[in-house]
Amino acid sequence: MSSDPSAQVRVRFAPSPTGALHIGGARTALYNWLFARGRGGVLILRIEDTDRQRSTPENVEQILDALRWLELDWDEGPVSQYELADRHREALERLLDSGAAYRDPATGDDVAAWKEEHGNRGYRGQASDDANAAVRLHVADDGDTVVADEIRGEVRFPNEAQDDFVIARADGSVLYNFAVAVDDSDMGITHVIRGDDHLSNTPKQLLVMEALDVAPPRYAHLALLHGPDGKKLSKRHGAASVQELRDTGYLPAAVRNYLALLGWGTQDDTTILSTEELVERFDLSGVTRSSAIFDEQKLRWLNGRYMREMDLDGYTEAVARYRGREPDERLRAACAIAQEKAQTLAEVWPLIGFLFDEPQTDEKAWRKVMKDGALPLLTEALEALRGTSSFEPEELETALGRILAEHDVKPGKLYQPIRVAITGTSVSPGIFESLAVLGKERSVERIERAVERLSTEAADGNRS
RNA sequence: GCCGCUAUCGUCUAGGGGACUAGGACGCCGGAUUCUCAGUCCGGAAACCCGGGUUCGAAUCCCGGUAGCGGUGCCA
Repeated sequence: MSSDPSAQVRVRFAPSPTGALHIGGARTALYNWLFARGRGGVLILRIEDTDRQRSTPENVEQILDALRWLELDWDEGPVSQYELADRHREALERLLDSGAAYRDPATGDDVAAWKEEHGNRGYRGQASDDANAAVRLHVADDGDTVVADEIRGEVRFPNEAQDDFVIARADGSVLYNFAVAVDDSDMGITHVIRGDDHLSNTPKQLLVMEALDVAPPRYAHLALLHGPDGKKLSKRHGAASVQELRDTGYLPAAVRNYLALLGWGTQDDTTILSTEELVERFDLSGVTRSSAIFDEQKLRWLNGRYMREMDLDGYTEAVARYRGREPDERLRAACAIAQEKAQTLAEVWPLIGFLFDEPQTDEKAWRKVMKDGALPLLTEALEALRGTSSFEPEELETALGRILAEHDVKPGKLYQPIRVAITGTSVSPGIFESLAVLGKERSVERIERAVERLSTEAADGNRS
């Protein structure tokens, strides 16, 4: 029986390949993965591709790609549901033979007309020997089909309201609810963890399994995820797909942590949970019943925490991979001074790009900073910098601090002009660290250029 | 229409008859640290959908309403 506690846990993630994997699907995959990994179970990846139009190899690859990036591995599969067609046909024949299912030539309009007549009850058709008719499953007129849901408790669906639903087309190809029931049974699935949109499908699958005389798995239906506007999540909600999350510069571990918390929580309400802790603590009993809204701001914050906690090598490698370059010593040094400041991988480069390429001067920043007194201070700084021996942050602080003391000016009056001179912008890592990593030669060179431009501008200003 | 699910700060949530003056986190506001930005630290504003009922007592249990969502295809 499915309730045998000694039986090995077998779960499946069964996406239909309709495009990019959305975070809702990613969260379902994660929960299945956590559940399996926390119980020594098996995770099966099954591609629900019985709709041939929508199922392209590219779409399938996109899903596998997303799962790999999230570092969610599976133990069996990917299994193509389409390729299981023989099994489906076999099961269908059995039901036809036993009389549990029947051919019915009724069209959608016929069914609607029937319902009109019978006051919105579940449709009941007439068996026909028309070989070109679709196949429907007989549904009882009385009683309930109850889904014992791990998250929602017992949910009852009156059979009376359930149609004799179509399980196969005239050509013998089976429909979703039939294929799922057969596959879940064949694969020995013990727990079906999936989106809420399938809750109403579950009685149908249960009815199929009952007709097939196989034991059903346990079910756990997750409330759907929504966008910030409360509507069902879609493309226009920003980073709604896994690939977009990656492109935005989030870390897989942070995404896992965040996704885990969207619809699941611990009693002590812990926010930061490593993947190991997640595996250890995740349980269906902690899953929320209500739908959650995907809020990217919290993901950003969480991602920032993960970024700051990484060791320098890992950080450097992540930045390198994101930028498509090699993690060399210079990048490592650059990362060391920027790590505290970025929330996403995308935010790192704007902070350290000046160390690799000639900076583009932000004119707004220049105007704001290069005014009264900047020129003499910069000139003196240049002098001081030329006279340094080690060019280490400590030495630079001492040398430049002396200028501050002599002129009794606020640090910003000197440091901001230097910052704009060497980075082109008014935002960068610490000024001493920035100078040190840039190196004496290039620092001096860039400040020289700034002094030059400033002198010219001053001369022009006097003339007018 | 019919069937079903859901309802605590803006968001994620804790709490499941008295411990609730409803806790935490993100975000927001204010302050501190100050070379910018970020970070960090401190403080603040901010919620039990509505109406009945049960009870000495309800965010918590029950009923009704409302709202949102899902299903209702020879889609998955």
